[in-house]
Amino acid sequence: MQKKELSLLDGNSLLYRAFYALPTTLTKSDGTVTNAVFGFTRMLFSLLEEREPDLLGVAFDLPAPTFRHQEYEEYKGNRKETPDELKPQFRIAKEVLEALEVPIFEKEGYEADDLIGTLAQKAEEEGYQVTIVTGDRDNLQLITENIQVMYNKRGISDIVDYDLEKFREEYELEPQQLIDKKGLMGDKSDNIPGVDGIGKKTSTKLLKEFGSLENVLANIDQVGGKKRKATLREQADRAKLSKKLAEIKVDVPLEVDFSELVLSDYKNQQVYDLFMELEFSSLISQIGGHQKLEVVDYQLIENQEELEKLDLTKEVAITLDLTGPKLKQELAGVAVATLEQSFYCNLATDELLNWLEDIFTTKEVLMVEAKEQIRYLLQQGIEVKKLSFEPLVADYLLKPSEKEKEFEELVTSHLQREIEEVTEEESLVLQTSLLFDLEEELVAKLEENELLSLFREVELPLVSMLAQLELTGIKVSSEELERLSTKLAEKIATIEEQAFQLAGEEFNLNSPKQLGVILFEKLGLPVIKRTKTGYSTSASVLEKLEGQHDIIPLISEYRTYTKLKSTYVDPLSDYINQETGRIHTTFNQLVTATGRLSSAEPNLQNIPIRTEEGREIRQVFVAEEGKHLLAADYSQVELRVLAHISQDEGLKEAYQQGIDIHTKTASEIFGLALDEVGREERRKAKAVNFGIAYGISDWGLAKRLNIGNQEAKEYIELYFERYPQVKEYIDTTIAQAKRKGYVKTLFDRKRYLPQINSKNYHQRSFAERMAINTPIQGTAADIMKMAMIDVFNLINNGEFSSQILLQVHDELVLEVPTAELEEVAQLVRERMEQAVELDVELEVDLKYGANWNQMKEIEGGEIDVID
DNA sequence: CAGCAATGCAA
DNA sequence: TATTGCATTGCTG
Repeated sequence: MQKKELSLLDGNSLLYRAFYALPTTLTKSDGTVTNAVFGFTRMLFSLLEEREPDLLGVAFDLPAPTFRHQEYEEYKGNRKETPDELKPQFRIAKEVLEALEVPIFEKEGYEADDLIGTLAQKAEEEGYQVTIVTGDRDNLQLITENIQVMYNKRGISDIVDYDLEKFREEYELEPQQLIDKKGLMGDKSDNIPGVDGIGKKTSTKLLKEFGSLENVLANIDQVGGKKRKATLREQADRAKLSKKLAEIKVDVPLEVDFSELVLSDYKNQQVYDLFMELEFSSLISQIGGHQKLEVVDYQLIENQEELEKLDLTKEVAITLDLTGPKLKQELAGVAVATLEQSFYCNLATDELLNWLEDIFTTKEVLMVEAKEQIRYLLQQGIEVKKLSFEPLVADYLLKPSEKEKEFEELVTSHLQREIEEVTEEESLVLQTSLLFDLEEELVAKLEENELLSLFREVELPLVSMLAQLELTGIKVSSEELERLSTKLAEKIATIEEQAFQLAGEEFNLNSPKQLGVILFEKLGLPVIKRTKTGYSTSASVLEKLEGQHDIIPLISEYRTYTKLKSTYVDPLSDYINQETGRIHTTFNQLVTATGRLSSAEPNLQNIPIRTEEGREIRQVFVAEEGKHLLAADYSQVELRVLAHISQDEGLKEAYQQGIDIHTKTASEIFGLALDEVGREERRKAKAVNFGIAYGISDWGLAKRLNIGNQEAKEYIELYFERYPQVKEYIDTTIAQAKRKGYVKTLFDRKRYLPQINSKNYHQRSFAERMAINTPIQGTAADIMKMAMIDVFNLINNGEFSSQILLQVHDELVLEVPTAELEEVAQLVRERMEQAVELDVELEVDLKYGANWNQMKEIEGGEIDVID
């Protein structure tokens, strides 16, 4: 018969590991840090899944001094105190173990190690196979044929399994000799002294020769080296003491009945409740929700007659069973649900589409992952008249900082239920029918949080719009891409050659590590800044080294061109859809914490513009024959939003009088008349204006402007003097955030900031900056979303053939038939400027052109003369 | 091959 | 030790 397996965990060392492996931002909503408990529990669960032990126990240290401290006062004397954020987590971890019904071992005067050693040896005698799980290498001394150690090297998943063979291979010793080794070499982390001058290598050598510490000491004569002989004689007692300290006890007086360590069914209600309280939702799905869902009864519809006979309520939930990659999906079937009944229709695509067209024009529809499905429908020529609910979007509004969730997680967290593992068809039907329950629950929560109108009037309509944007895509000239790629390749090759020449050797210019060696070691340039892993070679560092060596400008140029080629030019070709000749990015509505959209695969929101070389990339984005690209961007929305929400007189006045805001700020800070403000003052003022919206610090501003801290500090102080209501806004917003735990945009979008009351300065400051920035950035995002909806409706209702292609935070890019350019341009401006009414006017600049690079201004817009 | 660090592009 | 993102290359385990 196979031996039963016992797993013994060292609770202390594992909690420490988990604490340092996971960010302390992992908290409950009330700010209680739970990172270590979470990591520990996850380690425990993966152990249970992978090893499936029959028995389980966890050992902890107790704060009381142990026999080791009595023997040697300095034992562990160099240990830092347990971090404040970790301390309370021991209690919580024990609560988790209690809920899981896992036995806990603690004994005054002994460390967790000793308990584990004793238990392991007893268990071995009784015929068990033992696995010790720990973050402490000392335990390796316990290894035998039947006892192995899973050593958590770092993080929470970097685990090395040591059995006898592996240990011998690595240490070239027997496990018990590890104690002798510690006796000789000591252990810094536990403040065990060992013998001076003996380290890893020597200790192994000596033990291989003499077998044990005692034998080494008994044969000091035979030890090589005069000095070493002397030290060993002198420090023999110290060595013996060190060995004693390092030896894990295996004779702790413990009464154990191993049968009591049998693992219970830990997937119980108590555990579920505790995990809910700790907000461990991902772990909840691992143990299964507390209420298993019955598989829904549903009717299978296999012919068109049955389908058409269906009598559905006004609100239906629908899930299209789509397979295949984006824009090439196929429809395998449709799951349909009303409050009372559910169906799965498995028919030919054409028949399904016919029916869907009718449904989507006459019903209000609940959908999950709606954007993907709507995009498919639009591709088939079907419009969605009313999307009435989408749970992922609702959940995002409630908790925008959390990572995007799966449908199953919503069911667990909002309905406290779990989806049974069933066939794909069944789960699709179940999912569809659950949309009604989720709607009830989530709409109530949105209502409570005053988020319902943002949900219904902004986010839901946006879903269909984004589907349309993605489907439309933007035309890209592959010839132009090709040309750019060749041009860049040539430049790069030349630069590379010159750089190698100057360096006197070939190396990988892309490797900051190799580059660092060349610059700072070989060429002896001064080190400006260091990173965690070595020298920094960032653009700002290179800028400071400019002039010191001819290779520096070459490296900067190399960086610029390879960046452009490898990030923008070359990858773009792969994204061109062969059928449409266009690039169809994915707009994500559920990513950012502030309410902005994001774009990926490819990211079309970070195409270069600031430098001429980069800007050329925009040339590849073109309008179709007979059309133009129209770019409409808000002029300084965020600062205008700041003017509105802070109600600052000076700021508002500037906008009301149409004064360039950076010039105005410059005149205030530098005490100049408006017409005396020069280029440099305006540049600095611009940085200050931006900085304010990001929750400025003097240090940050100094770095950005390459000026002294004192100077930066003065600018900030002067700014607040001249715009006092802005200062007031910042103070009251932070105070409010501390009181309520969240901040809101002008349109009630919410963001929780659990770290705002943290005792950790860095975390707290970071949360404070978020508190300042989120209402500004978020309100701007709200405005743009509303504007998009207005522009979209305008185009649809006005029977224009123009299309929105992209949104770049404060800019919309449209493709407009030349015939309607004038009219659409003016209407877009109007809609965007009137999207919301603020105390300062919104201003939109318009440009048009055959491509996204060379564009001409359309009258009226403010011309930014200087920058 | 996954995940992290360094770097850099946009608003 | 300025906000929000996405993506690249190098490098490590």
